[in-house]
Amino acid sequence: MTVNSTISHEIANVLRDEILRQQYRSGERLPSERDLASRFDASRGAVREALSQLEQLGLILILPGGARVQAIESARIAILGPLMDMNEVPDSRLVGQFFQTFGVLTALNASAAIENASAEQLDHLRSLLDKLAKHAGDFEAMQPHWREFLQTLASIADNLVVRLISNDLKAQFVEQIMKLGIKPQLKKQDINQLVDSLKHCLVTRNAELAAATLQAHFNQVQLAVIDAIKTKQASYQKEAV
Amino acid sequence: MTVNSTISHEIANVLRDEILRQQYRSGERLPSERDLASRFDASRGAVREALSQLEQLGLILILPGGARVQAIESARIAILGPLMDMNEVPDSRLVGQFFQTFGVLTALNASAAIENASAEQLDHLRSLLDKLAKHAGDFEAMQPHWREFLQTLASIADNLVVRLISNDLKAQFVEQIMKLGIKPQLKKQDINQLVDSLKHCLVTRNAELAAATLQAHFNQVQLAVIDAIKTKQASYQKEAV
DNA sequence: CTGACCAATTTGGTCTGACCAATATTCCCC
DNA sequence: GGGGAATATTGGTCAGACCAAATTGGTCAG
Repeated sequence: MTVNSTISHEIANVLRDEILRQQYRSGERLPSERDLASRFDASRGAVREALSQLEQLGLILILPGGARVQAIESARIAILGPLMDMNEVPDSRLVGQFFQTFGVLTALNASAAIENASAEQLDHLRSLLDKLAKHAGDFEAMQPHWREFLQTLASIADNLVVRLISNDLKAQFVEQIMKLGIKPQLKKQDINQLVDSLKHCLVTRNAELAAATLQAHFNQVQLAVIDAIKTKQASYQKEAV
Repeated sequence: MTVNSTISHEIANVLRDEILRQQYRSGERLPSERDLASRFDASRGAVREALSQLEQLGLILILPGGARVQAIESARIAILGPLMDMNEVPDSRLVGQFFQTFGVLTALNASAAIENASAEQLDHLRSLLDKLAKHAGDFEAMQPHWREFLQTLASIADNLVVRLISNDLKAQFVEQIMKLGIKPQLKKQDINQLVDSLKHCLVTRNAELAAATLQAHFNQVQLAVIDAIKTKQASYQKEAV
């Protein structure tokens, strides 16, 4: 993400977190711009820019008379990152939902890709899978190839809606999870099986099976990540004692 | 959506559309804030607020030295609405992608809902389906019940990620499609079949089948809507002659 | 001619103080 | 107690100013 080194971004971040922590009731009025300006020891202009950003996030509604706080559920995806980043260990439930969602979107992409792909593109996908299989044992080494595969899939599927959603989701989650050094343990044999199955789907142009396979894989990843998070959480709690 | 009656919103809208129309190359520098201010005959503050919004949309990157235009593919979902609204008739391909995506997300919701639901909740869902069935013939009359059903499904599934995405998507598409008065033609018997199948899934708690059923339904809707759009497009072209 | 370096200019970031119109609030009168 | 007018508050906008960082352009050495 951008460095957000400006005052207005900082103000926006603080207010965003306060709203996400439910420090304001939904519908409640935010302090006036002038009050906020004096609180943050900033100019009204800076505060207004910050509020403008929060409005884009769907967190507040600015109207003459005062800015009103909105329910989190009506916000934009972009709040997921900060929401997850609020505790030192991310909420495993949220992470699980992320992987599930990412899974169905990827499955949709794969399905469309297989249906649309040219013979060369299928070949290319297959070669990417081969590369992937070489690193089946090492999660980190596999990562870039996995990403390339998914990206190629996406570019063939050419679904702008899914692409934008995925961008957002990735921006919100992947970065955070990586930052925390969470490394899901995936069995080598599972990866190999996944690759084999996908290759088979490519050959037979079986879009449906590919979708199901990927979705199942993401379910595995989900469980592995949640597991890794719980471990991390336990270690934090031990530290706290 | 909000009324966007402010100057800064107007500026943001104009610039957004210009960027979406590819009037700037990706990476190109936007005119300076001072230039934009004089162009729109507004103050620099208003322009800065507008740019701040565009930055939140992922359309530009503001940094000392100048604001740079980003590729559309790296923007946020919130641009889909304006993107679709740019031509008098929406791009049927985009609309198709929307329904596909919305379909898999709804399917995911349904699957989770059926797995988590209490007996009362299942009953409630069933009663909603009954109400739905009563209006199977009339698309418009069915709409509110359909929405209530989906909403209940979502609240039971309680998946924040899907919820936020759906919010965004709905905000982008549903409004536009309704505004255009596009009414997909759905066969009464298809609706009845859908309802029956879903009820069966509720009884047997068959999450997988429910997901598949819903996804299939959305595919039908997708085709119907695209059909309606093409009809509208044809009428527009006739008008133009 | 090329490339490195330095100065002038441009640009974003921020502040101050001001005015308007619309909304909230308060107070007074019925 | 209720209704309506006067007042205070709030967001929207503007103008003008200063700073630091980035861009630009020119100069000069190689």
